[in-house]
Amino acid sequence: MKKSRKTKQKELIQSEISQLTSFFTAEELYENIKKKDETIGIATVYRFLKELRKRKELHSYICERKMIYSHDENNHCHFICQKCDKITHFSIDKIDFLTKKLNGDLCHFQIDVHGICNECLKHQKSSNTT
Amino acid sequence: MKKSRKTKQKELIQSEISQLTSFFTAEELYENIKKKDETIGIATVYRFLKELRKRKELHSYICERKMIYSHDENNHCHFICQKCDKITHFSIDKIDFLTKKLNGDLCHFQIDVHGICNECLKHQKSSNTT
DNA sequence: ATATTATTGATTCTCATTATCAATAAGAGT
DNA sequence: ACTCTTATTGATAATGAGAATCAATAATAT
Repeated sequence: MKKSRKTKQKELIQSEISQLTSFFTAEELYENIKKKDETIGIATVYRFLKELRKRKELHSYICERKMIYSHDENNHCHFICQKCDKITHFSIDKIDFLTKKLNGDLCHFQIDVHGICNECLKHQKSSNTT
Repeated sequence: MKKSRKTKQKELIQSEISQLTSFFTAEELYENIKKKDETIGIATVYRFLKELRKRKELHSYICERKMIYSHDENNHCHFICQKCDKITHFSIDKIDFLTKKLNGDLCHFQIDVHGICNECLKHQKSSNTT
């Protein structure tokens, strides 16, 4: 059991994470961190992110092949637009429809809805008037 | 617009796909195909799979970083065991809880439930009696 | 101040999938 | 049946997100 050491890199990453309020990817976090310290390696970020996950201080899940980190363990719902690839987060409250379907104990779940977002629907309509 | 040509590779892949009734990954399909033709390249399989997707003759979605192929465009629900990584498919019928949440037009959705499957729960219990 | 060892940053590796490319083969025209 | 054109193949390199490796560096206990 090796004891953890305080380093300026870890402190920087920690402070940048606490600044991020909702969801973020490792890449996004890294971009923010590099503005403060150009020399920090991405491996250090991934490493610390993994440590936080192990310590349950940060939660994560996979969406569209990318790991997404969040402060809370809530369930995650996404609307992924097939036109513009924009991902919008939303949450649902009732999960009774789910629990009775399962042959196991639920820990958390994730719903990914694919479709066309209102933004793209608008553009579609306006381009149809030609 | 280049015209498609019939090849024995495509015919083999097509016939193996039609043999698979539910969900499958490219790797699983490739394993089946190699039993019939040892020389076929995996690139050919991926290529044809992509073509079928483009022609909407096969549907696909991403689960746990892997592309999963299916014959129908139905919505896909998975129970992913955090212990044994086994994925079980199930389906839900009512989606009213979803539609009213969306700011866009729904095409299809996917629900991934993470938890401990009954199999692993059983083992957990039996190992607790020591 | 020094020894120990956790941590770093650069780099390599992994895994699933896609892109590249020279060699092959399908199908059209003769 | 025999060319000719070009779609297709299989091998291999490239990709992207993340993990593993490893020598150099820096925290901490002594």
